[in-house]
Amino acid sequence: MKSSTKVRRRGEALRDHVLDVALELFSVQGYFNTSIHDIRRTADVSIGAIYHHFQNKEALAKSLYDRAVEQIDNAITTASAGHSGCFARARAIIQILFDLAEREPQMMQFVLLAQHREYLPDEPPICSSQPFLYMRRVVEEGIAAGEVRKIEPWVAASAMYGGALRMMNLKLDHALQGSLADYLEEVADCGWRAIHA
Amino acid sequence: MKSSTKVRRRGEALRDHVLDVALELFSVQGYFNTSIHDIRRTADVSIGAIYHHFQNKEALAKSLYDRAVEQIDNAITTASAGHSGCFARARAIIQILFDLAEREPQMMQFVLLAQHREYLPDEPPICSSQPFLYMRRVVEEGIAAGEVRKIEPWVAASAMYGGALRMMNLKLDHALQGSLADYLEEVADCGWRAIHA
DNA sequence: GAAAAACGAACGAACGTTCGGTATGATTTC
DNA sequence: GAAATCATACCGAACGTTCGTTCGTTTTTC
Repeated sequence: MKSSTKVRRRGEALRDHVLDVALELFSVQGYFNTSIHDIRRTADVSIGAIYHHFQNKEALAKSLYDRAVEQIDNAITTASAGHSGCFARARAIIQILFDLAEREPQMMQFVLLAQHREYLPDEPPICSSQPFLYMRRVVEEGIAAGEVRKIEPWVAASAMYGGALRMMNLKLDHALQGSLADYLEEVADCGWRAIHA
Repeated sequence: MKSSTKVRRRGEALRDHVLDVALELFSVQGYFNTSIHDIRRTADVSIGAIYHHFQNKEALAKSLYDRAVEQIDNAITTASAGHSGCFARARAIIQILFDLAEREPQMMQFVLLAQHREYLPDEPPICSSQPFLYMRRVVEEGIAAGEVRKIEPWVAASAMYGGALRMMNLKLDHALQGSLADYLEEVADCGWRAIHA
């Protein structure tokens, strides 16, 4: 009987626990299909504790979103820092994204697949968030360095990463069997063939 | 005073009008942010009329979804029918998709960006619907014909169309200025470079 | 013993849906 | 061809439920 051991969480630990539970529920059944009372029950905390840490439901989702975007951003910049050249850096980014999609599918589903505008009306679209800006900059620097053909930067970035993002969508939608890691080389290669000089 | 002319819709015309209004509202503010009462008010019909034509809110969304997927499917098969060879057919598909994204942004937003699983729980993911199956088959036939390199079909399809789908996302999220049509050649070319033999 | 954190019953608003009724137009009856 | 009949389409007040949130109280911490 594992549930008999009562974990008494307080302060920051309770707050983090609520965020974890919320991510779990949001990613499985969606924001609007998840009530505060659902979160309260699953997290085994009180309504009051939730509202002590978050102003309202939307603010809770915003905290979750910020935490996830920051995690992706850190992973991407760290991964690409150890490489030079457009291809090596882009490949490292795709690798870390594939890795995150398998290790933290709920977080990636929440960030990549959810339509945040429906419940975070003031949030800009995900494609203009830090991680995506950084990814595009890698390609733009490749163009400037002459490694990448002179094409419209938006087109180049979409071509370089579009296949990889699509594969992640397929994986997160369970349309794709097997591990994303198995496809990494082919996917990165395809992206590079599309844009290299 | 345009609203003084009362349009009296009945039967099929009323049903279609409700679907049009629902698409408008769903695509702008989302399924869960749109109430039946919102649709009633905007469409200027009665609650009873809506429930006469649709079993419930979910069935309404399902009708809308089916109508949209069928429209895309027709467009794609028609467009590619006039061409032979993997590249020409894939390019024609991308062209018609870009065209639809500009002519019917609400419909494309509803189909491509919305998370249907949240309100159509029994619906398979969009990536396994007819249009996407057809798109992948075009690439698979390209592999069989030796036009396309021998790579994993999922990877090949993602590489061929991933950039285009990404550009459509950017456009529908208003991150991209200008017309999609302007990018057609570069996008199709990038996709083809990624996979051609 | 004061401040911060957690608690949970209770509230009002909004939602999807129901259902008894009315309007409409085609079909049948005389 | 007028009246009666009938099925279908439409109407909208009302209902029960669920939701996000509030707030007075209790517990914990230092």
